[in-house]
Amino acid sequence: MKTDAEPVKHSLPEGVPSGKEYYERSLTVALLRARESTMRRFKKYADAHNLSLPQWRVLRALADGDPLDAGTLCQRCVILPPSLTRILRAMSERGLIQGVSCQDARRHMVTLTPAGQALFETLVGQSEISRKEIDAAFGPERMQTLLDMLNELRDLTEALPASD
Amino acid sequence: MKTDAEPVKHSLPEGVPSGKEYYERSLTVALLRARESTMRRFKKYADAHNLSLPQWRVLRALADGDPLDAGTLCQRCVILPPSLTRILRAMSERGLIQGVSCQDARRHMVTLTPAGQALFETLVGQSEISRKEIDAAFGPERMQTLLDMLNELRDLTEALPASD
DNA sequence: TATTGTTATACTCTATAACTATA
DNA sequence: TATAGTTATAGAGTATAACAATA
Repeated sequence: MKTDAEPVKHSLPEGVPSGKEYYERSLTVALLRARESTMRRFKKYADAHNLSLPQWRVLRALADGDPLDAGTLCQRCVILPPSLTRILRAMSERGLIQGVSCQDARRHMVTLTPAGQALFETLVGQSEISRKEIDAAFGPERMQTLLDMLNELRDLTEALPASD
Repeated sequence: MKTDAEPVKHSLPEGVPSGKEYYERSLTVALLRARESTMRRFKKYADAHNLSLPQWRVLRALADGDPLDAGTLCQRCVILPPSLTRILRAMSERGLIQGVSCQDARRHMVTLTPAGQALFETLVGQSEISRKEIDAAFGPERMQTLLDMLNELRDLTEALPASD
């Protein structure tokens, strides 16, 4: 059962631009939509290797060989602890990562195995064309500026006093 | 049972910056992390009104009173059709949106009810302090530039030829 | 026959709290 | 007592295919 009604024009709060303009002025929405449109071009590479996007982030975060603990991975990869536990187990069972002994036995440190490193390099290689395509279309210098702004916005927002 | 190993330094592919530098050069990761850190500051307002983030996006997309069809909402709000069906049903049951009759009976057009419009205005008002806080910290002019770049990146990436 | 949206289904992630082990 | 992570559990989103209704 559908309730129908004629469209009614509402008014936005003072100073808020209307329609598409208002919606596109939302920072969080703009970030989400930009990520969706760019990520769409890369997802197929991860799919082809049966890697979820969170798993790919973990692979990349570990790519230079420095072991990281679970807490750091949670933060850098934007994954909640319970999800990371599952993801690390799955990646470990696939032989992509391995545990690393650590002074503090509470910490779960992991690093890539050679197989994990090889998969990372394969994925980076395969996705390079798509990356360059976007880079060229947007302009390499502006892309650089955009990346710097995004990272600065993140650092700066995390440094703001807690708002609760 | 945990398999431990000593850390092994791997080498990144040619021309790829190492460690945190490499990871922070990933556009999609930077977009995700920037969204996470900014969204965290707004989520509590949506939570307080029992609105999920996708529901809030739908509310905002409809905020100027122009009725939209399901397909447009899916695209603008980055929600897949099966999820949107559920979301629209829930919002309709809460009295936040209502159906609008349409020439093409295949299209599911919706608009905000007065209650939905009122909730939108309440949320915008409550979150304004957090928005201004981030805006001031980052710099209003740079924020404007960032928003323009994000929207342009999205339009431009969507206009690129299909890559499959 | 193509398009729009819903339903069905399985999987993954989100989110919170409770629990374990270590410091 | 505080910290790091895991487990438990419920809920929501993701994703694909199959279906229904309309154009």
